[in-house]
Amino acid sequence: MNEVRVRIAPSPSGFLHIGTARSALFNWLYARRHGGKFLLRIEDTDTERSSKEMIDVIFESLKWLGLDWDEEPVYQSQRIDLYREHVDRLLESGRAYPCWCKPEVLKAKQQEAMKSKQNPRYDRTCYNLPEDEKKKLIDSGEKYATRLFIDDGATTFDDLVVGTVTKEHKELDDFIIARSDGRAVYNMAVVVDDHDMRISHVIRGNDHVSNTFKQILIYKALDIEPPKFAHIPLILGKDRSKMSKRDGAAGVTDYGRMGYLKEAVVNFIALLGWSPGDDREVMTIDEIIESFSLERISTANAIFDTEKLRWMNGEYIRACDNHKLVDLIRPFMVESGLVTQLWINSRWDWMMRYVSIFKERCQLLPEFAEQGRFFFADRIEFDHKGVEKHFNKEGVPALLGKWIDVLGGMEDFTVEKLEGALRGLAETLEVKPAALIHPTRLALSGETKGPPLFDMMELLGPEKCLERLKRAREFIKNSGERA
RNA sequence: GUCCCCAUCGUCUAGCCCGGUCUAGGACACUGCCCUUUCACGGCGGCGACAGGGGUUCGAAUCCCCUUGGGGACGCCA
Repeated sequence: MNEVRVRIAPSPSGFLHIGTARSALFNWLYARRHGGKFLLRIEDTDTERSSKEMIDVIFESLKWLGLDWDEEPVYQSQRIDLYREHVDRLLESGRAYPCWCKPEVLKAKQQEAMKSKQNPRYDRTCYNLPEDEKKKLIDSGEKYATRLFIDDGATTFDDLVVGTVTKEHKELDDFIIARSDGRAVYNMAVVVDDHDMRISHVIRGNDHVSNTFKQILIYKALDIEPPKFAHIPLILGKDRSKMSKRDGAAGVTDYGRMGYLKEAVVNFIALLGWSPGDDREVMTIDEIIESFSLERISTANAIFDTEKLRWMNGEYIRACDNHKLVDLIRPFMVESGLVTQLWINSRWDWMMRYVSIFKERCQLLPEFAEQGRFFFADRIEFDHKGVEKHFNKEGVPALLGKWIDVLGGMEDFTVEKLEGALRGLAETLEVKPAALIHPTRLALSGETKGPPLFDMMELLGPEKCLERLKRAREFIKNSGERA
């Protein structure tokens, strides 16, 4: 079997679309699975719309996902001449011919055809021109587009995912392979590149099958062997049409910014249209590589379900080790304004404990900042319902007073000691531990929910705990007097 | 409009190629109970699908046809 060489060929539009990312992933997986090469080709022939920055975004996105490529990227903008040579070859062999038709005229004919419910096809006006007239036009230097001559018949290919697909040539056109300025058109360039790069398998979105027929026709005209094709189902947005910016995030880096882990994103998109064949879902990249195969790619399009991505992200957060997690949440902590980069660096151990008490209730990285806000706030607001439930009850201030006394005399402010102290106090006062726990939680965090109380207290430290408890006691007394 | 492709729970999917083991399995979401100081995590349950109609067959989610529904492509864009 020949070497597996696959590629991803994004056009630099300023971001790497999630659909392109998945195509890249499937190509990469295929290459890694079969010990082949994963290549990168930048389709930047549209020079006005592409720039260095946009290309860098593609590199960054691919790197972020962990999809490393094996050879120097190929830039289409640098291969214009190569394409032209092939167009000329086609022209010389008579497989393609010049067309001097004006775009306006073409458009008019198209409209007319549509009106009479005909499939709009080029009528070969220029192909049928008398030889001497063609010669005159060429000699005059009049600009012309180049069309591929399509004869009768049909084109069929065996897609590795979809199966056998056929297109009658009468549905096709003598389509243009080079513009009147001489530059080759997309389908032409792709064929030349894929052949030149010795691509063995073209794995791409299902929206390309119509291009595939055209490309195969070009391969034939050029007398070269086409690669194998595998068209993967599309990723649809909530509205069931091709995913776009309106569906939240279009670029993969957006997901990073929103607080998704790359492992989760990769795992999730791998499962869109592919499955290992058993019940595994949360899988390491090595496991995915090992079980990956084109045969197991489904034929039906898939809707991008953000809910499930969030769940999976939570799974990855929980499985993530604390040190790495601190590193990951750092930008979000800083962005929230809670702490500085420096602060985190100097209190790394504390941060490790911090993430450990929040990791099982966060699905997205920014939630570490949101949920733990009270740790850093100078003054906390008490949740209204919580005040009703836990503060405005007989004897709460007195209870808190006793608790404050106990805490004030504590030497080791540890989870075990704290728990022992609280339960001990509850017993002597003949109340349920919960009667102390709930008001304390509210006093310390302003919330009725959150991490285990004693973990919170230990992390918060004695000064803050005491201070907040006292403030809560005052708060209750004051609101009681007002009432 | 023309052509191509697709069709299992709301969503992602297993099963389909090689019909019986499918009273259709898993996951997300929703939901009940348990664990528990709250929330969450976790555990155990529940809800929930073979688009419809014809064939073929002793037997069809699985094979064939039609209908319906969905998506995509129809540029001198990529």
